[in-house]
Amino acid sequence: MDFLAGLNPQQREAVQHVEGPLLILAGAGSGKTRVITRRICHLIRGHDVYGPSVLAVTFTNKAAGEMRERVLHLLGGQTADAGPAVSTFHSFCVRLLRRDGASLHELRRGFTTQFQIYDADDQLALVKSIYKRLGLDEKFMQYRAALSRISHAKNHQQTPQDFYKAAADPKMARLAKLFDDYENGLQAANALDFDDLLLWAVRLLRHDAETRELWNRRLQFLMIDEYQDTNRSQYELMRLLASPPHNVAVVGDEDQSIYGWRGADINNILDFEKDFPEARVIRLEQNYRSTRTIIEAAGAVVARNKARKGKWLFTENEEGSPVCFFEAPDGEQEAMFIASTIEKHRRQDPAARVAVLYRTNFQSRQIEEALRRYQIGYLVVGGFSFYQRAEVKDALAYVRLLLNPDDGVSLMRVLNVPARGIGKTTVEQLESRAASNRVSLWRAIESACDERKLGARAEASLGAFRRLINELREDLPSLAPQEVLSEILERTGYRKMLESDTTPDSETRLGNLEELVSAAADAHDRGESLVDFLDTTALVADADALDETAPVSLLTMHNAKGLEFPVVFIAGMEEGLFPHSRSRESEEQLEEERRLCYVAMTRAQKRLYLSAARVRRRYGGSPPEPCIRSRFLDEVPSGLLEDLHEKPRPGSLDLYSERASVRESARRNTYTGATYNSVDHIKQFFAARQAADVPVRKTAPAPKPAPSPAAAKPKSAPARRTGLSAGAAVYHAKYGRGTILRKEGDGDDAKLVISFHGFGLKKLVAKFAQLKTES
DNA sequence: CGCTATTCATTTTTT
DNA sequence: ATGAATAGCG
Repeated sequence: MDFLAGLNPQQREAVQHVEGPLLILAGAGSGKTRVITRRICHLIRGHDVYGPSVLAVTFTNKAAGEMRERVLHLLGGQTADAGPAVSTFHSFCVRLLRRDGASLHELRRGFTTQFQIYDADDQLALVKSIYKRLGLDEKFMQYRAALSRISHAKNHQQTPQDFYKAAADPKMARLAKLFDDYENGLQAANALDFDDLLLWAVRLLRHDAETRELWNRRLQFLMIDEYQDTNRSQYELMRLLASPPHNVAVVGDEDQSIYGWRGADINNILDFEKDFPEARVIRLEQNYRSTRTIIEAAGAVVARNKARKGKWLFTENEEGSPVCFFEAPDGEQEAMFIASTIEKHRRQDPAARVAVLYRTNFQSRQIEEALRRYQIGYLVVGGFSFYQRAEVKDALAYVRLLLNPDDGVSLMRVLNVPARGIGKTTVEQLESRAASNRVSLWRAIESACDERKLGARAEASLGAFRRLINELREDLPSLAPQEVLSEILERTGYRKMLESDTTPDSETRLGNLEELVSAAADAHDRGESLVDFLDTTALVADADALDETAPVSLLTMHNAKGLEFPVVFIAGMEEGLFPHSRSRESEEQLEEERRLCYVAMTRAQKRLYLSAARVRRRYGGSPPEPCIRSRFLDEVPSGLLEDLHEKPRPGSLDLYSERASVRESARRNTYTGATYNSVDHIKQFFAARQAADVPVRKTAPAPKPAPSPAAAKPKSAPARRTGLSAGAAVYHAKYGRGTILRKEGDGDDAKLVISFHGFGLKKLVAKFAQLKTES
């Protein structure tokens, strides 16, 4: 196999580079993924490099999985064992810490390699509990703001002590205390947050020479993708891993740096040549993705930025259609424009994938609504992931509690779920007991019970809870991950709680738990331990849920990084929304917004639509406010932009006037395709996960256990076609007679919106509702 | 204690 | 419009 076939001279040069530092400045769509995969193959085949001594770092798990597969495919037939290591920074660090992190207990009290990972939810819960203890509320500072201050500090190697010293006013002093308590809270629970994963990996490699040397021997070649979005910790990790002769290749594009707000330092890429004066620099400036019009339009926008190396992307692709701009009267009609135009494209070319990009997640609602009216199936990437659902997090919190009873956040989460009579007063007593004895909440429960310091009722419920957890803990070693979960769901009464719940979505939640159990079983089959499984659940990214085959995807511009679509819409081109109002204060932030605009525009291969609304309401019922069109629109050369509103060209489709008639019929229509949160969708999500990152394990894969009943996959019963469609009269055991108004979803998991006489509207899952049709 | 009804404030982007 | 925090009732 010739790994150089079909490459241009610059790409070829990059692929053939072997020793020493390499900086690849790769413009959008210039084939960098291709270059990375080919270079890995070239090293392995052409230079007899041992596969696992190559580490490639990507931005998402999904990208990692795809890259690994492509390499293995290109190498053809070679076993997966000899393939390169490909992962995200975060999963690499988790692996490193779990394998070799034991010595960190010398630096961090209570650290063991069984540490837990606190995700955003857990961090929030921790901060809330600290607020409560310190008698603070959100008027002091919003939880999220406090967390982002803490994260920023950690990314810049600042400690609570630095904060105390620098505190000029009482507010800063309190923030320092908050930060201090937050760090102590993590330490007490032996938990690491996302920032810590990187930070402590760096500390480990600094502190433990043996481990560092081990990894330096093991890793001969390092490649880092999206280098423009690395932060300080990631940079230091690179320095520690890339020992002389510095076989490190970084790939990036300063024009696509969009994560400055979370600590990414654009100087990492700008200064690479200073860090490694011997570095070879290769520019990939030919774009193979987009039409010339799109490239020129996007290039003109980003050219307004001052902080850049100045690279000019060119393409030999066809000129293509103009970039279209549509200004709708309001947000709803903007969404309807998008939906109707998508429909038009899908009629012309059903295979063309479409993406709708927006700045903020909340914008998806209106667009979803419009797509449903047009009966266009779609996929929302991001917003909420499967693993963030309350019931899934509850179940996982039990698991974590079993692994580590001192994990206060997990304990608080499940202490009274399902309700077992442990109320506010009891919890407060326990909290103050824990605080004054300087022990974890779990120890406080133990001592309070043993010393009989509680009322009879509280003592009974706490005692029962304590016994339950201890029993489950004893069983833990003998159970496979999926069995642990089923035991928890049974013995804590969690499943029962949902089964006796009559609200419509309790069925969905039960279904989600089934999926969770079967995901654990799949993980077990792949040889993963319970801890591996927890890691996976903590490290899945929104973007990992992306499905290439989805005809229409809705996602933020940030999540669109690295992706491409034939047809792209960018919604909400308004000042305050994009560029976002919070970014208007400084020139740097504005430039980052502009880069985001560049990223978004260059996702498009053939057609690019920009849209805005003349008025938009901030919240649900607030009055519509007038909008000013985004400055970025005016930065697109007018010759490349076609304004659909003002001059519907004779001969070209008049999108605006047709919209009104389609809209009328769309109003009556209901959505019947897949919804983003349907069971089908979650299955797809897991199917996609299979291909992604599989953590390295120390032990051999456990033998596949006899399938336990609880681990059996939910069987898909044949869809019932019993005339359950809009307009049908039905009978429900509890609510009596009703009429079906709408049907959402299809087959097994269809949801019905039914108007019951005397009960109003109810949303029920068809397969569980036990409806009888009335003739 | 647990549930429901109400008020209230809330929208950047995320590994 | 939606969700989270709180008050007030059973």
